[in-house]
Amino acid sequence: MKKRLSISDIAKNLGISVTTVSFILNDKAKEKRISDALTKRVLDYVNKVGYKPNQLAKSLRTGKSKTLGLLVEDISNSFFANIADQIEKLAYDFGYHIVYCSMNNDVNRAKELIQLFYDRQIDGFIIAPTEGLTEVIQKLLKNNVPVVLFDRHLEDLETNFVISENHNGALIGTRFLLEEKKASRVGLVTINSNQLQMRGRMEGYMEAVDAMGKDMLIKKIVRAQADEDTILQIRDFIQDNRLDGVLFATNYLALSGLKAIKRYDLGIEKVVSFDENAVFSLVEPAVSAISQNIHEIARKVVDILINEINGKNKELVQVVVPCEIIAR
Amino acid sequence: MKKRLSISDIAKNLGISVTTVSFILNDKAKEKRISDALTKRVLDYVNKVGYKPNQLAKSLRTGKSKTLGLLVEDISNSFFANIADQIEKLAYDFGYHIVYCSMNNDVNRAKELIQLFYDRQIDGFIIAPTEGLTEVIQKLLKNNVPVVLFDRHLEDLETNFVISENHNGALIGTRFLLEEKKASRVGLVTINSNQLQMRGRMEGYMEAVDAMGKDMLIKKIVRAQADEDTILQIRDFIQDNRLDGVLFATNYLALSGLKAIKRYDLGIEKVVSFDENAVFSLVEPAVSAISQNIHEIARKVVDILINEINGKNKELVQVVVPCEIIAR
DNA sequence: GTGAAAGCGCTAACAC
DNA sequence: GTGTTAGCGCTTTCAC
Repeated sequence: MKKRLSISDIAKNLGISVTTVSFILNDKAKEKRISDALTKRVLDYVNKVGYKPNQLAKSLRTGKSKTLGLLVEDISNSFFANIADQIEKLAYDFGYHIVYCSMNNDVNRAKELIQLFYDRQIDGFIIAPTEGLTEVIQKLLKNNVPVVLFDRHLEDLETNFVISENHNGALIGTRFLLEEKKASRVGLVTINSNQLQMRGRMEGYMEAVDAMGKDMLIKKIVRAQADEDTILQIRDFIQDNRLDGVLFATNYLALSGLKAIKRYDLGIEKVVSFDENAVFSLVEPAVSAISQNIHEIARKVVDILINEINGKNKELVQVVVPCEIIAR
Repeated sequence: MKKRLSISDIAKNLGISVTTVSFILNDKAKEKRISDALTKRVLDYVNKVGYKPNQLAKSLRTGKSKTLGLLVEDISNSFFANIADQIEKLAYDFGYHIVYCSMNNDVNRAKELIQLFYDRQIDGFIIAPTEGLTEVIQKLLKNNVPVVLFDRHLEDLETNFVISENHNGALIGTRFLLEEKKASRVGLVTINSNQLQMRGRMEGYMEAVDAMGKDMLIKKIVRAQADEDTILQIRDFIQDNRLDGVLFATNYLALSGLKAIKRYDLGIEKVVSFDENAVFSLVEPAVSAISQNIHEIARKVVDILINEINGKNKELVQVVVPCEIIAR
């Protein structure tokens, strides 16, 4: 690779000192009362030769990288993809860049990634945490690294977080099935995870079912298993319990469920899922969605993190954002 | 943030020099004939206090970051999400990390990102290039930065690339509609982009249609417009031309098309799309897919890039990977 | 076998 | 107003 120009090359070529160049490049020309003429000369030259400061050296020196790390479980999940997109745009307005990482359900990878980012002097973390990350995140917090969790939080961790009103969302969704759709046997398909957002959704479901004096019918799917197994389990769940309505706790569960419904002709028509997905209006039966307010979540996440970095958060900020039902 | 331990802290605490610590940490203990006892003592201590080298300083010094940049248009597109996942896993086996960025159709952002990555001493780039990136990529090449393009390539750029057999894929897909499905009026919905992979797909379609002596019916959709507009245009295209079969050049076009078909009850049953998507088996009509060999593409991309970094590519490597049809 | 010291490119306190 | 220089944490040459 052709040797890149450094600030001292610039200084030498211009016959001035690196300090002056540095000040000018960092918009401190006025403050340091460097002459307009010189400022212009430097800027023009820098522009002409296309000099770009080495960010690595800059970060090493300043301890700031103007970069935030975003860790999600699966970036191809439409919920995470959308939120990542929003977060990136918002952070950009504050002069921050985002590097993402998809953890793909692998705790060890996730830990390594957090460590990697930390080693690279990332200024702050945005994490949709999985179980098993408690320890690493705890370590970050102990080192005063700015962190904000979203989508869920971890029970024994005192952190900033932004989550959706899961309980209430599930409550509304279930009621929608029972009252609007007049379903009488409504099941919940969720995952066998203790993640708080899943607990909230389950409790919301339970409350709604309970209030109507109906049976609670719950299936917990093993998270890591093959899609085919999931499909079969959902089929059995629906058939064995003669469900006429079903609430899926996540959009990927709904997708597996739809495959089951279609493939085995289960004839179920009343379906609600957490998280909107482009497919839900396309399929038969159409799926109503409990949609999380992605824009609001992203906005809060970025605000909180930037404030944290700037030391403006006096105490923990924990935000719960309402959901909305999209009836189909 | 609590001050992190540096290598000199370690050396000081152990009463030895930084050199020795550095050698041991970089697996040069044997080579430099450092005693086993000392090696063990250092390793144990480092482990105990949880010291991690500052990667920034390391990269600054060595000029290598063991990190690759992956730039795609839209990481929420299932094709890119899947390929990103594979690439990440493969690169990891070579000791490389991946940082992604989604360019979201914004050339300026993309340029900035490339520059940012470059400034951060990224060891190589994997890019699914959009038009307008020619210049920046040219600049990378001029600076001998290892680059490999995938999914498409840019005409006047002499680079490594890995692409699918677009022409042949479209040919097979179109033939499938004409011969297997006995469609007689088959249209192509593509985007108004000059990207080479789109040209290849169009030509494949044309060849197949031509061979059967059928009419060529092509609609180019403006890439940036609202989904609703796309839906309306596809509806009109299908209706105005009384199509009984349609080939979509990308999976997101197919998704819009499916919305049109469903919403306006177009009654079209013979549909093929480039790129597999989880939805295609769920919807009515089921969509057959011209599936790209994602695993092979990822493997080639990583191999080529690593070889390039290690100076093992004597000349440009340009690979074309066959597609496969998933009939439904 | 181990250590001293230069230097990667940058910022900023201090000097003049 | 501008320059000198220390130092961020690391690797590696050279010296002993």
